[in-house]
Amino acid sequence: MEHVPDQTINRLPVYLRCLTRARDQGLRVVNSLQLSIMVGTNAAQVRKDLSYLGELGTRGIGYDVDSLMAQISGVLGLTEKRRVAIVGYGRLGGSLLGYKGFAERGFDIVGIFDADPAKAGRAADLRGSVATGLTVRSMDHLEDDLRELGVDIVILTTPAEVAQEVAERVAAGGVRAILNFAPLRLRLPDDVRVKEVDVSVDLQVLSFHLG
Amino acid sequence: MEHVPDQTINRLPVYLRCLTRARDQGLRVVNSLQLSIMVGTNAAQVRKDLSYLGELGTRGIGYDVDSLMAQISGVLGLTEKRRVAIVGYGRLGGSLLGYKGFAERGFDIVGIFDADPAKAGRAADLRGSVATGLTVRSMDHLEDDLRELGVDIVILTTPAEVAQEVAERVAAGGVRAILNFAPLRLRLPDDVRVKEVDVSVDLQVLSFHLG
DNA sequence: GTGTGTGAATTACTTCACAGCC
DNA sequence: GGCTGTGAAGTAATTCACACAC
Repeated sequence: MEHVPDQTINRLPVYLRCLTRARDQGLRVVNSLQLSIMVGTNAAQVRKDLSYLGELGTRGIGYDVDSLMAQISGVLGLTEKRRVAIVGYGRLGGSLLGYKGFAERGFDIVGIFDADPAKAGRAADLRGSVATGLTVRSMDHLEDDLRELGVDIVILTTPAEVAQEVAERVAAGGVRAILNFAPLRLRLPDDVRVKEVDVSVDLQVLSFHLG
Repeated sequence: MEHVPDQTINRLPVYLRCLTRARDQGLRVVNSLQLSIMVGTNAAQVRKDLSYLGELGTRGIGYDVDSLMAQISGVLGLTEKRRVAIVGYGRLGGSLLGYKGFAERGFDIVGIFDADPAKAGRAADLRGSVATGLTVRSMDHLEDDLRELGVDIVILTTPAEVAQEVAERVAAGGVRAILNFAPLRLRLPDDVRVKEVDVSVDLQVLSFHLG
């Protein structure tokens, strides 16, 4: 596994999702064409992508679903659980906390932070849903708390105005990966990986294609 | 404006966002280097991107902020308001409804749909916030309602199990662009543009880079 | 025969570097 | 002098096409 292209990395989680569905449907083996239809590309792309991870298939047969899933999970670092904190507990933070897909994919929400003193100290419950067992923390000791909790990834959902400042504190807390929902580009040291999520950007791209 | 690369299109909304901030700071003119720092690329990239839209700058000077914003808005089709409907009014749908960034960028939420009879007919209010003036519609007449409302883009936030079926009805309602939050790939006719948003995919990509 | 793995060919995107205009 | 616009050069990603393993 010399060097895997970025675009291939972006597709690996999608392969994983499709493989999960294939397995749930009772499939034990898939070939590149079947997979390509599920993910919406072509067979050559699938074979090339997977070949970066090693010789995972069997010629004349295809790919064993279980072992392929294990391989991809390994490459993505999902074999051990990742520790995630949500920083900014507004509507969006709350809706992310309630998303079941995280736990299923090995992401454990281990901390929730909000600067609002009215929220801090209260239990972070999903209304009408199971209690999470988590308490919303104030941001007074954000750096120390993140370090103590051993957080790998922060989901940042603060207002844009404070996002840069908070992100710097997150980085100071030893966190090296941030999923940023605040609509601005964070300026952080190169060793901190940032991925931007902005629904309005996606809408604008769709708008372009409408002509 | 012959053919604009996809990647350039993806960056246009980001330029727009940075230009808005620049203008709010009182800047009337920016050059490619300044812009590149704001968006996090390099000056050559900025010039190349913008050159696809026409000769928008002035040599020796830079780009006029206002007219550049107008140009990009035009290309993205944001000069007239886009009509958006949210289909699936759960936690996520509700949190998207409350996002101020939509209206600011010319996206009007004109309809909200949910299959749950307990929600249908009730006002779609943001708890403790301004009323939206919208009523949650049942999905009984989804196709007709979408057509009647003149919806350009649907934000799909239904559970994965029904997403494909609902998406087909959305397409049948004449909608040609879907922002899909359900974690599966929709199979739709080629004339319907789909953009996937999946936070767990983004987390998995970050997880890879953690090593 | 069937379907993978992969060099080679193609296509797409980015960066360079400089002519041209203000 | 300063900065854009753009061909040309350089990289990266995708697709082709076929040898090879089962």
